[in-house]
Amino acid sequence: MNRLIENLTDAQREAVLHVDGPLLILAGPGSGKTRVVTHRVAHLLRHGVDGHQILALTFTNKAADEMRSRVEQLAPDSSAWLGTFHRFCARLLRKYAQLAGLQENYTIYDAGDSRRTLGRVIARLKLDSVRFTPDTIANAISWAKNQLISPQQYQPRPGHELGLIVKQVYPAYQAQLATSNAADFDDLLLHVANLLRENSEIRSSLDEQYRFILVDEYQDTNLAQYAIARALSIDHPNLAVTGDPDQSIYGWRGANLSNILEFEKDFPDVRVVRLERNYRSTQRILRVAAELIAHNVHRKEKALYTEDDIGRPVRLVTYRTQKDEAEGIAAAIAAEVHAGRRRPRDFAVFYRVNALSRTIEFALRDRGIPYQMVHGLEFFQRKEIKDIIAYLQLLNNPRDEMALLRVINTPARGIGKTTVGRLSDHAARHGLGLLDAARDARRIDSLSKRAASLVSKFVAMFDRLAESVGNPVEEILGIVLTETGYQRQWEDSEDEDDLQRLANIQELLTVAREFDEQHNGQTHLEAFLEETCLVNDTDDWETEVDRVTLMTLHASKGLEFPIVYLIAAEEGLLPHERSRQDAEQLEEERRLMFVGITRAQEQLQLSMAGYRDFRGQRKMTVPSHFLMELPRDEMELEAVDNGQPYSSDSFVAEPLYAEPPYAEPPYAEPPFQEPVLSRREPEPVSQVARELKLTTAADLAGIGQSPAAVSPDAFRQGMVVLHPRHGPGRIVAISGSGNTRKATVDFGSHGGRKKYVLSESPLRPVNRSPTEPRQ
DNA sequence: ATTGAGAGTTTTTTT
DNA sequence: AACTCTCAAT
Repeated sequence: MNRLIENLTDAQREAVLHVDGPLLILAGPGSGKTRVVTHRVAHLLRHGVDGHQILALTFTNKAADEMRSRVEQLAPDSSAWLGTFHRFCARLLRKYAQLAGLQENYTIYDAGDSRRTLGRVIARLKLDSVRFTPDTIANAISWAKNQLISPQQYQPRPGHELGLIVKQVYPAYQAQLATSNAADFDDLLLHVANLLRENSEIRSSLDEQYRFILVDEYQDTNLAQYAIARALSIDHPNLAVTGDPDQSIYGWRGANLSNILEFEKDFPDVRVVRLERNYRSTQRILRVAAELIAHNVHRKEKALYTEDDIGRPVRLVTYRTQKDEAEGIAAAIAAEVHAGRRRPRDFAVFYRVNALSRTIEFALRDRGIPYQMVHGLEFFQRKEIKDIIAYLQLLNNPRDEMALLRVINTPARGIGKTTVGRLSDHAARHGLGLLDAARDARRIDSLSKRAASLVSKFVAMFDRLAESVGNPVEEILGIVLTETGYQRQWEDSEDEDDLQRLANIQELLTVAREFDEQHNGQTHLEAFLEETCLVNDTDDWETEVDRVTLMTLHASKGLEFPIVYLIAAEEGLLPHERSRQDAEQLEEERRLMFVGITRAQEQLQLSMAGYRDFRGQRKMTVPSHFLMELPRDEMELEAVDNGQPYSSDSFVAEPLYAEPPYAEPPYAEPPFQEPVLSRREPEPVSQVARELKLTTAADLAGIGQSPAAVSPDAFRQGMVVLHPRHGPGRIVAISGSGNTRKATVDFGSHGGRKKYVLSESPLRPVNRSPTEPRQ
């Protein structure tokens, strides 16, 4: 018990010990907020509160995971529900789907799915929406949903052209989602908010169940999230929220700052705790941050102080070009690392937009500095992954038209636009789902005989796939890959990109396998799909890995690093040009910079370049006006250019950091590992991908001696294997792990299909050295 | 129906 | 620069 409150400040202790009634924790950056929150949960648990009564809502999975592991340390095996708003709503919606006009197996559309669907709807409405891009319309709809405005309620502002379009598109889009039995991200919140409003019984029973609710990053909640948290805290108003108005950076996503600014109005008897002492940064860093944020008008003033050292001056460096900037930073990092003063993981580089990561990446790679990027283009957005996932989505929810349209001709099977159009017409005329229309193919007059037969073949294949739905996800994936011919289309390719795709597919199989393991082979295709679409980029960023971190300012929230580089502090980028007109948005940009600055523990360097390449063109830059708002007496200015040709040697000769910062055992040998980007650019040609090229009979001629015993884990989906009696075959599907890993092998027209427990089978992978010539 | 060339567009941030 | 979409050729 004492452990829970020892080493806490008075303010922290007050928050931790608070039990009943509303609580507002205003927590500045680095003020030990997570610590307070997790200790508070542990405190509740130890005071007899049942874990099932605790609901902690965060915005990111990473924050939830972090919280979960820290609570676990303090109070093992609690059954408190920790997770993101979206995940919580998704779960709830499974249960009460009907009330939202959905079925339990509804599909969650990610931003891309939603965009495609919207595009289709717009096309069907035949609007001349030339004036507005689908994205603009999508944003407007999203905004409406976040304001809890239904399609029926939506009223355009008079004379607002976009509004008029949205007034037409929004209902049609929503109807399409209903037809597809699908919900987009916003719907997850919207449906639940409506559900709670319209069903007082459900509301009160959930309120009863979740006695203690905790909302993290409350400054980022939008109206829908606010309504949900509120609705669950009426009978039991034990709502604790944490947040910092100065770190609100999601206004563009509908976050409503007044939710936190007016929390005290909502709950008059709220206990307010302010955590203002910073345990993270040096005095100078904190002063720079404080002066910057003081320029915001729309804010609650908050004192920030630290008892930490004064620290080094914050550096502000002007480079000549973005390349110089990247080289300069990479060289400084390399110097520190090679001198053994720092480890790669001590550094982070932040930027406003993902596109800025490139030059930094190259510069680090040149020097062999390992880095990890919290990716821009995520794994689950890749085409081949989305294609395969679409098959799973369709299997799970046959009404999902987006998925059907995506897969019906992927890989190409001769079912083109015209055919699909005719199917759509038929479906619309007879009030059928698209898949049911496809089942009718032979009876649709407008279809050619050839088209009808191709469609029927597709439907038959789909039904065959559907038989596997009860299996482990890895196995379903295997069957999909085999039966659809998706894997085969690239197998014989020599093309780098194709091999890359195959490698990505292997990665997906690995993800599925890990999922199966976590769920003990109990299949929940639905859960798998939910998992894959609700994870975000920041989630698989790993703290333990010894690499330099590259990420956007947004992604940096909640993290801390000893040394931070914030690049491209230029007008148009920070603040971003799209925020320049609007005073509110400009303040948000300032907060974004504030967040970035306050991530730094010991050293901070802000930088800009005189020239920057933008959309292929080199342009002169203008320094961010935020830079003029910083206290110069805490800073050290440097122009690396000075009209002279830039030389990286001169930069290194004057080291950024004079004295060794800490006395950790120095880095013995700089790790010269291949820099691993997270999933953006996976390893070029993996062994796996090479093996996959082995598909023709000719390849099998080269079958050689196999190792005596082969680990079950050495087998992969699509691999060619050798059986002493049945000869060569291909692995159609594979699942399980270790000694229970099973594979279904296809021995071709003669042998048929057989299923093996790999650890007990005489199966061997076919070995062939990749350099051996093909015949 | 599929493919490829060329035009046109894009990028803020994320569940 | 890189991506998507359109249109024309096969």
